[in-house]
Amino acid sequence: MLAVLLLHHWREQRAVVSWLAQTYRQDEGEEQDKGAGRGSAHGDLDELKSSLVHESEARGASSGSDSEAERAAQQPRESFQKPRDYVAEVVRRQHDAGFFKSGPYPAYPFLMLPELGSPYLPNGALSPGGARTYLQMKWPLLDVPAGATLKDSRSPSPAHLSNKVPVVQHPHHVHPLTPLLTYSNDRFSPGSPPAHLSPEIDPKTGIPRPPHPSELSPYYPLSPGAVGQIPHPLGWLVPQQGQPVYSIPAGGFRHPYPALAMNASMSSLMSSRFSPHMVPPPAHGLHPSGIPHPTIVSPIVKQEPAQPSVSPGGNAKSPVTVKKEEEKKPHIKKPLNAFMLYMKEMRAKVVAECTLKESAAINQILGRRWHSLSREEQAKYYELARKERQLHSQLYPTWSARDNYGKKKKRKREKLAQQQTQDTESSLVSKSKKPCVQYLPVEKPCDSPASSHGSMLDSPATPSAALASPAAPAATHSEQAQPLSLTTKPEARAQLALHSAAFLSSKASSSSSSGLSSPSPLLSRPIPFPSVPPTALLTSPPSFPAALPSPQAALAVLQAQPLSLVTKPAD
DNA sequence: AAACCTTTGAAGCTC
DNA sequence: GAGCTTCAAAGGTTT
Repeated sequence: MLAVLLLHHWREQRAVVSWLAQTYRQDEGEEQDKGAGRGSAHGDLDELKSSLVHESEARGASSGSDSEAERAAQQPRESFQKPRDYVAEVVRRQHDAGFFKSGPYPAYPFLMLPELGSPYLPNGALSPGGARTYLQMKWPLLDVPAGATLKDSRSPSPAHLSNKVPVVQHPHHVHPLTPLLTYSNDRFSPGSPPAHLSPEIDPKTGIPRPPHPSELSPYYPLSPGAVGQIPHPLGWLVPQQGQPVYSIPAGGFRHPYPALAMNASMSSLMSSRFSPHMVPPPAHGLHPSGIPHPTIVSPIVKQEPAQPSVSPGGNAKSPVTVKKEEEKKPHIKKPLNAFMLYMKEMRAKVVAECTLKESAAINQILGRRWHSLSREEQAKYYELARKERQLHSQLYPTWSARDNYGKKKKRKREKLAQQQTQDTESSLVSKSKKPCVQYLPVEKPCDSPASSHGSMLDSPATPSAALASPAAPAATHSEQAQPLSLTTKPEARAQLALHSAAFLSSKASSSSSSGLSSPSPLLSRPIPFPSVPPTALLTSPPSFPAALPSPQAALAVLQAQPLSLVTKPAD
């Protein structure tokens, strides 16, 4: 009985082997003249064939042996020193076998197009300098000198540094066409990409094909229902979560602003990004790109297509009507300032470095790191912010920050009003509105200012040179007028500064031997950039605070100037 | 569910 | 013009 079963099984396997061999011969016959390149696959097939025969023949002797498939799976594993090598090889083989018709990142179909200058290396890693290449790519209309953006290789590229983020997925390090590509939350979807998103392989034939310009529009995997969040044009600053700077609800797509005078590059960007609300949507619907400006956030009230657009010079309307119309106006957010841009870029990195997740704490760290940045690094963000404002103003000429003023309901107002009344009654010491929550323990490891991107603290030689640089003039008038930048929350600042002073003190003592100590957060006092008109940034180097002679002197200054008393005396 | 917290900077508002 | 307030992002926390 057993022999009969074995014989039957053997015959079945022979049939399988025969079929495989036939298939193989056919395949071989078809592609015989195609030359090499399939050795691996053929070898695998040979191996399988022989192993099947071998197994069937030997089955009688070793019925309990592992399956050949398992052994075959184990064999290569042993030949790789690292599991990831094995995985990579498996992926490669699968790719060679045609299992993967496209790259793993469906929304980056162009990553495989070398002629487009992708900053990514063939293995998916970001090429050196890629992080900075973004600038010239991301601001085609803003005449960012490429050289200026390519210089700084020190700045981190947070997302790909984060262990949470796949290397090639950083929106920061985007392809020049990223504005046309990444307006989707699905861009990091690990799932199979839509066939039309694969520029390499024809979904029908499986034959590699060149990208076609006509296929550009669908690069945004923006199905109407899938488009909820649109990444900011500075998407590279959105390191890991793929979160947009400005959220855009579905249905928020409008046509670009036609009245805006713009050059070609502006037009191209506009077509993909911007959609001012002041202009009624055209009858034909969306621009081919269908991409609105990220700063537009439709109000909660749904957009009604049939609703007539707001006529600026319309008839007098009742306050209720005006209010309704105002509510229906898409919410155009403020352009991000330099620090906000910096935060967006660095947040993920800080989060990765620390266990902290509270934004308040993260922001404290980022605030310190911001001050520890070198002038050049800050200048980069100021410039970005300036361009962002410029672009914003061009796109929304009628928009004003006033439009968003008072839109946010805040309990804080009541609190503040209440506290102010209390403040008038209480002394300065008891003036503290609330116990300053020190989210950030002073000695926390991640508390130290920027560490990996050339921060002043970590590069002792840099700060002195930077501060003593001729390009660093003495403190400006505005700086002198606002020496400690204590504007709104003196207590918190004071506490933070005092912690910084302690930090500085320890730093100074520890580095006194070298005589060249790093500036601490204490030195991160108001950098007079804000006082420099945006236009001035174009022509004149940024003005930075004058260097303090030494940390000790800085500490002395700090001690001599009780922070909360300097610019914000008690009412 | 919405505001708060926390940061810096830009802009609006008030006096 | 000085000084104050609001908002921009973020996400856990608080109300």
